[in-house]
Amino acid sequence: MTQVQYLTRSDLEGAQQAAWKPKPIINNFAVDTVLDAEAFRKLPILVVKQGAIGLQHMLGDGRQTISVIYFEDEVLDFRHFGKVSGRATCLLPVTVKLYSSDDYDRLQHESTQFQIEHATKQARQLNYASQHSVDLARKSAIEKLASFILESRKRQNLGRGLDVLLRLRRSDIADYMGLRAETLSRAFTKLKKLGLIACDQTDLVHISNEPGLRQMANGKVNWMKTRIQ
Amino acid sequence: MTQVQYLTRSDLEGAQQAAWKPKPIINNFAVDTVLDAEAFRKLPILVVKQGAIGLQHMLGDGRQTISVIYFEDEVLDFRHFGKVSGRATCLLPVTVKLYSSDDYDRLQHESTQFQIEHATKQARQLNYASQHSVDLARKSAIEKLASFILESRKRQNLGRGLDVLLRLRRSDIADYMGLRAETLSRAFTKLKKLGLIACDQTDLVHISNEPGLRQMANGKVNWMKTRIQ
DNA sequence: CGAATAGTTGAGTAGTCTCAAAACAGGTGG
DNA sequence: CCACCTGTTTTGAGACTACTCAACTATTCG
Repeated sequence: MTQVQYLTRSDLEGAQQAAWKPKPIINNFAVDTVLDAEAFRKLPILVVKQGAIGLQHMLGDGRQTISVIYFEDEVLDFRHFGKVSGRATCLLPVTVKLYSSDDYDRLQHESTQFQIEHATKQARQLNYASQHSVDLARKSAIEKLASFILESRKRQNLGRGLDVLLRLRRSDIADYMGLRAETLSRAFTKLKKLGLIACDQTDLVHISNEPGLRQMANGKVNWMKTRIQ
Repeated sequence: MTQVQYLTRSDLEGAQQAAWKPKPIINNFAVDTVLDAEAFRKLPILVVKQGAIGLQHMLGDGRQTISVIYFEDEVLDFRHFGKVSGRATCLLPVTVKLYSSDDYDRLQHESTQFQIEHATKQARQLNYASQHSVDLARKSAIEKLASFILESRKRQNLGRGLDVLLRLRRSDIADYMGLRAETLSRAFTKLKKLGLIACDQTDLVHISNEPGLRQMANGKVNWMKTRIQ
């Protein structure tokens, strides 16, 4: 009796799952497009499929910051956005999948697999934010840049690859790392002169000395004493 | 007699809920206790009931940072902690409720109310982290302190109250705001001289000029020109 | 080609860090 | 009660980093 019930219920659930599936709504946005929360009231959940979306903030006198960046496969949920959360801006040409609140909740509810993945992504996002706070808090410009290069590699799933595409503009990287573009530029030349990285193009960075770069990022190198002239 | 009463009450609660309810395990920790993830393998979810837990990070040469602080009613989930996530340290005497992975998941699964609350808390945590990045990125010491005071008020649910208990030690506040304790101290005296705050004790800050403090926090005041001597 | 945007380089300044010492608070024991 | 200790906060003077503003180079695009 209980067995029959169990099987039947299970079958029904399976049938329901298979029968229902939200058709993903795909959208593209050009660089510098501002994604207004109001415009996404009906489809407030964005899953980035290509490109990058950044949360831009501006202080009263014009100082700019990018607090969080959403890269591929990361989820931006407009439902939980307060007024202080800044504005979402496309830092690259962006492709997103859009979900309505109901659809996304239903996906989560019907598939534990999906729910687990979502929870993991949420937690990862908080980890990135936490690490980013560490980068911003007490690191020097050159250490910040080293950290950024390594973070970029990690978030692009490049594994142990030594060639990292930065993709973002210098000014956006600077905003993200809490620096001025000029200071960032100087940090690039310093890393190059120290032989930790090499770059021919502006976009592509080759990591010449990975342990060195990692130590630099973690503040284990007193680079002042490794004199640069 | 007392036993009968207890059992009856317990049964009622059980019946009201979902016939199942995990007994919360409560624990206390002294200041500066380090909560090792390994020790919480069986009960990896901590809900802070009193005090504050901070994620401490240390750079190679000893520079310290606190990236995230968990205050009352916030959830620290050791399951999603990477190696880089720093160590969890009690910044105040702490009381926590502990949950096992199964219990917490079950609570979420059986009560949509609980699930919504959890999701909201997660999102709020990310918002705090995002705002914190903004504070760290480009703000001056005095602006950082103004931001911290307002953040403290907000997270203590003081509403429009003008008296804020900072509770944390100066050195922890400094670590959190990416400053040295000395610089923080100087920022305090500057805010006092500007008449934005007043404090008799070290712990208690009275906001004397709230709009002014808020403008300071948002970088709308060129406080250099409001000369301090 | 000229206009516009993006990135680099240079000189001077403002603000934070460093290190050292002094003031302050809280608890202990004589 | 005071002297003493430990730990925290404040104050001071000098060094150094990152910012500002300006000019310059490189690249893109009509």
